[in-house]
This record gives sequence, structure tokens and C-alpha cells, in this order.
Amino acid sequence: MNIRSRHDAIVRILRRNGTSTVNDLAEEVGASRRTVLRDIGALRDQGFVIHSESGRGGGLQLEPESVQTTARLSVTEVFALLISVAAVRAARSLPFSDLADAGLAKIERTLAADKVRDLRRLLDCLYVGQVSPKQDISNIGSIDSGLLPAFETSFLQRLHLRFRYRDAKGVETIRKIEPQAMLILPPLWYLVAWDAAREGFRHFRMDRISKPEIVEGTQFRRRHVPFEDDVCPFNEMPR
Amino acid sequence: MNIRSRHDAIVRILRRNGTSTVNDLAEEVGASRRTVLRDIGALRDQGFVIHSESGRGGGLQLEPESVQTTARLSVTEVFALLISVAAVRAARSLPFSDLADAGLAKIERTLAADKVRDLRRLLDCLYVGQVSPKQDISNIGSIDSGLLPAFETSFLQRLHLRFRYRDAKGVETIRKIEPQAMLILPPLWYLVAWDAAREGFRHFRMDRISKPEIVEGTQFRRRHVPFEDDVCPFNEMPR
DNA sequence: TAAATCGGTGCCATAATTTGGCACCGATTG
DNA sequence: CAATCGGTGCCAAATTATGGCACCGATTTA
Repeated sequence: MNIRSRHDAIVRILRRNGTSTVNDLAEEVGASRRTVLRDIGALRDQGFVIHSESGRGGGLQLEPESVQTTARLSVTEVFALLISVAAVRAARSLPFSDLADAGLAKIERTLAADKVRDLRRLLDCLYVGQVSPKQDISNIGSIDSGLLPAFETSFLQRLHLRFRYRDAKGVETIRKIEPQAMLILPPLWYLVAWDAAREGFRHFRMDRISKPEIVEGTQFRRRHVPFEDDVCPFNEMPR
Repeated sequence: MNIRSRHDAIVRILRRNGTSTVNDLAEEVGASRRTVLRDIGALRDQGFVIHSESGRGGGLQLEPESVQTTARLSVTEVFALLISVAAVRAARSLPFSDLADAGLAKIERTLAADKVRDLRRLLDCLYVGQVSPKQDISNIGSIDSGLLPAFETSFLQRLHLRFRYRDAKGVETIRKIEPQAMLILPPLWYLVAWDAAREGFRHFRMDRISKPEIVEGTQFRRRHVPFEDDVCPFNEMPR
């Protein structure tokens, strides 16, 4: 009996019996009491809610969870959810993000293949960096929620993006750039883009971007963005 | 890199790239060629259809197959997602959370009635406050991911919660309390609870809580928590 | 009150599995 | 022909999983 199939077996037995003792489970799956207890721990880590009761007549009970959801989510929505989880994880507290991940993984499994491809391409543009201690967060603006769909289109189709940018002095300019990455440096969020006119990468604080619009026309190419050492792709984050 | 997460990674990479060589995969997942070939075999055993082509320009290709149309999410997972969104929204930047909300709303619509009730009761316990500027975030610990299932059970069934708490001086005590709310004050997360022994509300920083356990027995009652003015229920947050 | 049951943890030696090289095969391409 | 590229067998080493044990605390039963 494999560790993975044993986990599956335990869930099945708990669903079937309603309540089982650790010893019963151990006998049924052909493993020791200790191993089953370890398995229970692992299953709980994976998000299964298993109640337990001590004493005679006690045992383990699996909360009848797993409600089927037939939600039809758009890539944008799933991406938005992923970004939220990424941001929370980036903020060092990492709380509960593994559970959220489990849910997202399930959602991802239900997306159509082409949607998954889109999602992956979007995630490849998502980077997360370290929190800087004692960050001054007094004058952070809010981020225009219209940015995400624009970013998404630009990332996926590699089309230029034009927007208004208000710099630190409050001066507004209009930029036309090639979006390469989204960078979360809590509490700040940046769009990292190649500026063809200036022949270099530029960081744009998202709370200073407004009125984004896609520029139809030729596609730009993806570039390798030179990030600092403490920045890592979302996909490779420690969990 | 775990064997299981490596399998997941390989599937993801294949979906993203379309075609990959074994050597590319090996480098990307940080394993040897031999191991990746074994993984490919295992994935094929699990039902994944992976085409292969020899020679120059060859490689592996994952057949874009069998997309399920339904996700199975537990209340815990949806709750975890919601909390992530709440945390991001609380961090003042509020970026894209409306899109994430839209996705969650769709999910919620497909949940069974009793699950929705549970979810609402959980959300009633979620509060969000203002970010304090120039917060010192240098000594924030990580939050035990085992907390969420415990909180959830405690909130839903109104059962007492016992845990170890390490105060600011590092002294550990064991507390038994009545959880009333989860409060997100970025970057800090708190459990707000009624302490019957001390006859008052107490805030517990989540990164200082460990070994949570439900105390079966009598249910406690919900109390009105006197929050500061700048704290608002998650459900009533501006979007 | 005592005994039995039951979940849970820490520890450690041992068993099992995984891993990375290595050599080598067959197919394909230029 | 040489260079790629998937695939297999084999083996020693590294990593994990496992079982057994002692022991704790809670709960039920006699």
C-alpha cells in the first residue's frame, strides 16, 4: 500500500463508516497506528476537516465537505484570486494560503485547457519580493481595478499598453510601454515594463497608473527582467 | 522539491510550454534527467496522456485532455480564499479584489444552502481595520496554517478553543477562550476572543498562537465586540 | 476510584523508497 | 555520420516512511 493510495483509502473509509477509530483504520489499510495518525495529520494539512473524540466510543469523523461547485470562472477572476493569495503570501504572514492554494488548484483543474494556458502565462508575469521592514505606507493610493483586465490582455496578447502615470512629484505623463511583469513588494505593487522610447525597464507603481488602454497593432516580445535577488516568481514561492 | 509537487510542476510546465524536452524539465524542476523520466512514467500511469517524439526538435507533449467541469471546494477552502481577498483589501491597496469577489460570488452561488449559511457565519466573524503607517514588521512570525480549521470549527459550532500563546516577552501560557472574531490589521492578524476567566475581551496575535484545539462541550454565546471606529466588518467593506 | 479505551506526540532505529549517475539502446534529423 | 532526444537497467547513496515504544490527557465504564 502506497502512501498516496493509503491517504485516499483513509478518506474513503471515513466517508463510508462515518466514524472510525485509529486502530480500525490501521488494520484496514494494513499500516501501524502511528502511521495512520501521521496520515491523519497530513490529511488535515491538506484541508480535510477531521473531528476526533477521545475515550470509549470515540474515534475520527470526516466532516462531510466537498460541495460540488459548478462555477464558471473566467481566467480574469481566477487570476485575481491568485493575485490576492500571492499578495498575502508575499506579506510574510502566509496565513492559510496553503488552503487557498488547494482550492485554487481544484478550480484550475476544472478550467478548459486553453484557459489554463492563459492562466499559466499570466502567472509567469507575477513576481513577489520581500517585505521591507518599517515601510512608510502613509501615502499609498488605491489601485484602479480597471487595470487588471488591461494588464491581462496586454500580457496574453503582447500588445502595447498606454496609460497616464502620476510620478512622485504629482506630474502626470502618458506612457506607452511593453508590460513584462507584475511585482508585489508589499505594501506596494508595481508594473514592470520595457520602455521602448527610453530603451530600458521601468517600474510603475500601480496606484499611480490610470486610464489604461490597449494599443492595437504589432506585438512586442517577452524580455528577461533583471530582478533583485530577493524577488522570486510567484510560481516558485516557498509555501 | 517533493515528488508530488514535482509531478504537479511537470504537468504545469508541459501545459505552459506545449512541448518540452526531458532535459529542460529536469533543469526547471531541479531534478536529474533520470528522475524526470521516472516522473513521466508515473504520470502516464496516473492516466496523463503524454506524447513523445525522438530526435532533434523532439520532446514531450501533454495531450490537452479531459477537463472536468466541476470543482469540489470545501467551505474551509472558500473561506481561506475569502480571507486572502480580505487581507489584500485591508492592506488599503484594494487591487482587483472586486474581480476576485466576483469569482467568489459565483462559487458561493453554487454552494449548497447549508454551506452558504456556514460561510456567512464565518464571514460575520471577519473584521478588517486600517493599516497603521510606519508599522514595524521586523519581528512578525508566521501563522500556523492549522489555525484556520480550528477557528472555523470554533466559530461555527461555538465551541471553546484552547491554544498555546507566546506573549511579547516570549512567555508561553495556555489559554482557553471563546473566539468571537478574526481581525486583520495589516500586517498583523488577530484572534479576538472573550476570556471567561478574566471576564473580558482579549486580542491574540495569530503568529503567536500554536497548537489550537477545540474543546468539546458546552457552546458559548456570541458577543458584541467593541471595535475601534476604523475597524469594519468584512461584509461592509467599501469595494 | 480504578481500569479500559481512544486520540495524540516525541523519539529512534530500521525499512523502504527515491534519487542521481552511468552505460547503452533505438529513433530521428541535418 | 554526428548530434539530439526519449527510454531502460542497474547500483550505491540520500532521503523518507514506518513501526514500535513510552507516555500524555481526555473520556467512558464498571
